[in-house]
Amino acid sequence: MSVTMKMIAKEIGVSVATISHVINGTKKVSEETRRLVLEAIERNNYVPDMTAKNLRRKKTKAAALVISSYPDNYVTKLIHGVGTRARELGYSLMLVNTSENEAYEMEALRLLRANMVDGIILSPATNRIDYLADLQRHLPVVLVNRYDPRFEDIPRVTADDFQAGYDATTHLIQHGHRHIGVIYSVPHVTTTENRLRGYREAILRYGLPFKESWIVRGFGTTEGGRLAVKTLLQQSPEITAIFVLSDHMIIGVVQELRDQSIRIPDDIALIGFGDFEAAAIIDPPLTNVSLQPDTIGRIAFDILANKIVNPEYHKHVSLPTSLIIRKSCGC
Amino acid sequence: MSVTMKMIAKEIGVSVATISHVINGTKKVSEETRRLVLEAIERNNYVPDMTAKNLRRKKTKAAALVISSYPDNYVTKLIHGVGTRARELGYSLMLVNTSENEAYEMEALRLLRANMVDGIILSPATNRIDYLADLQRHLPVVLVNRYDPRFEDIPRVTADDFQAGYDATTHLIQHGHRHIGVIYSVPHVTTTENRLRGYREAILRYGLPFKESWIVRGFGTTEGGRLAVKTLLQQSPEITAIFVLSDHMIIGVVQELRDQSIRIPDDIALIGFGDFEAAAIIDPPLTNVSLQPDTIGRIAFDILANKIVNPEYHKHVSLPTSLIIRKSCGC
DNA sequence: ACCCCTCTTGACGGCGTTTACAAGAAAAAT
DNA sequence: ATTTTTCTTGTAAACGCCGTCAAGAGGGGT
Repeated sequence: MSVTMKMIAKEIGVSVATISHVINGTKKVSEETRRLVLEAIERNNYVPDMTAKNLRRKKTKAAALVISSYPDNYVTKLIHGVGTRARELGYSLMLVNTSENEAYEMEALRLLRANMVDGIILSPATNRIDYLADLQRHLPVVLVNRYDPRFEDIPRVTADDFQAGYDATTHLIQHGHRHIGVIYSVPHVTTTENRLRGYREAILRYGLPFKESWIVRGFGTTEGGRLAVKTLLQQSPEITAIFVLSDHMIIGVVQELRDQSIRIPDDIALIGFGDFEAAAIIDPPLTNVSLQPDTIGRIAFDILANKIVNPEYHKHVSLPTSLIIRKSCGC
Repeated sequence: MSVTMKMIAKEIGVSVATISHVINGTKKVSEETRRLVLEAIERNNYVPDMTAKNLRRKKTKAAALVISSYPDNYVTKLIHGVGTRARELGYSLMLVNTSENEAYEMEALRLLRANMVDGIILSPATNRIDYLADLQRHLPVVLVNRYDPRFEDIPRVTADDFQAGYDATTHLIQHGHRHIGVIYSVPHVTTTENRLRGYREAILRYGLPFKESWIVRGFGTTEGGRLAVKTLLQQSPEITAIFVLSDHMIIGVVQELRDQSIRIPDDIALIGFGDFEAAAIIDPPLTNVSLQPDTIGRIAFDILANKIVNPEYHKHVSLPTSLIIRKSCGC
């Protein structure tokens, strides 16, 4: 079928070793044989078999990006950042989406452990990532966004979720809101938890009241956003502002408020989370927390690449977030 | 480092062949040795080396998705569709983004040819995909969206771009528009060309005038959208409706029109292209053509999977599009 | 003793990479 | 001029790990 090194070797009467050396520049080869080899390669359209190469080298020059959440704007840009940096550094990228499903995640990681890739960038489905300790012994891992606080020695790149939650809440408080609701989607992950911590901290700092029922969980889709805000307003009509932690949900939230003729921001102020070009032209333009997912992706891959070369390499990066103030928060 | 089959074999005193048979179920193994083997595998946390397996089997159970465009909503959903179906069928997915860069694309495909994957789903950077004929002889290829009309024997899955362009334009015409502009971003690809053909066909059908200057190319970003619409309105102020072929651009178009205090749809009607949840809550809600990228992805992978098993397999799929009428087109 | 099953095995193959070594030429030393 | 040393260039063979196949071993039945 496909042409192999051996065939090239036979054709021009040199050994396979020589060909390998020409290709990889691992040894000096005379200009003449070199030319001979290159011509034969060109003529036969020869491409060295990656699989064989990988087997021998024990390297694949590939990395995996394992993502759990449904691809919203955030994830898309993360993928783009990782992918771009991977290509720049000569790596291929394997993409695994586990749909917030732990079983899939385990399966995927098990597969990846089998020398399929040189390293993994992981955004886990849950906080309790016990298997990480083991996995990490076999393969460099870098976490993005979500992590397990018990494993401090696994590199990670995150947005400063605590600060983001704190800033957004503070902003609302400073504009007179006293009863601020939160809608989130994925429980038991550090992203959500840290943002909520920031939210609570801000409330505490300003000595404001707080009720558990102001925090509502919903399914992370447009429809989930609708339902969540409906629930929230029913059980806590005192709410005057809502902080929505998910990209997709905020669309549903806006739709539902509009359907109920609740004005934004006059009746309910809104702050969203995530990166989202369209936010600027929504009615009203959406105030939201920007997270730089592209940059997170790039940095994560850089760290991974370093760790592949030097397993001792270790680094935590927490990127600043910024509150992009538009109209939906009423200021 | 990592534990191999040989080590397991030695540990429990069976041959590697037996272990292989247990793992792959290729031959009957007595219940007792079977248990013995499985226990040893479990105990040692053994995972068969994929690379070696791939080399031997001449299969990788992986496919590549090579995309050229910047990840907008459309691409994101396409990736999701392909990825989901891939996992369902037991394949890993390699993602390559070539950023509309032909050189990257060539390089990536060359790499992929080296037995890295069993097949490729490709959305090429350009129409002129001469190398495809050759590539296809080595590896199953399925095209999505974009294709080369000269190669009818390469399977492809596309949206019915012609019909989409025709429908959108017709809709505008039926609502009284006589001077309809188009903003597109990527030239020389069938998607753009077919949509434009549909646009022209509709104009022709209704016996309307047509000027080349109504069709404007812009860079496929938000900023590109701004510039394009500015140019378009300057050189052709008679325009009363615009049909925007790119996801990202339409955001810029809306922004620019708003900045210039041009009302949508009263002064300029707008129809967008692509899938885009936020469209519903933009001011005004955006009428747009929906393309089902998720479905395109799934089908493309199905076809690829079939073609991997049976290289003769061949199929073209053209999916219907639908015009989702909201407010921006003025009806 | 022979045949027939069932289970297990040893050895080979797949395709590059790498290492240790050989052969020949050139340079240096005698 | 001859021997020794040093390079240069090229090679054969081992290696990585698993899958497969033909053949062997062991057990039971007749």
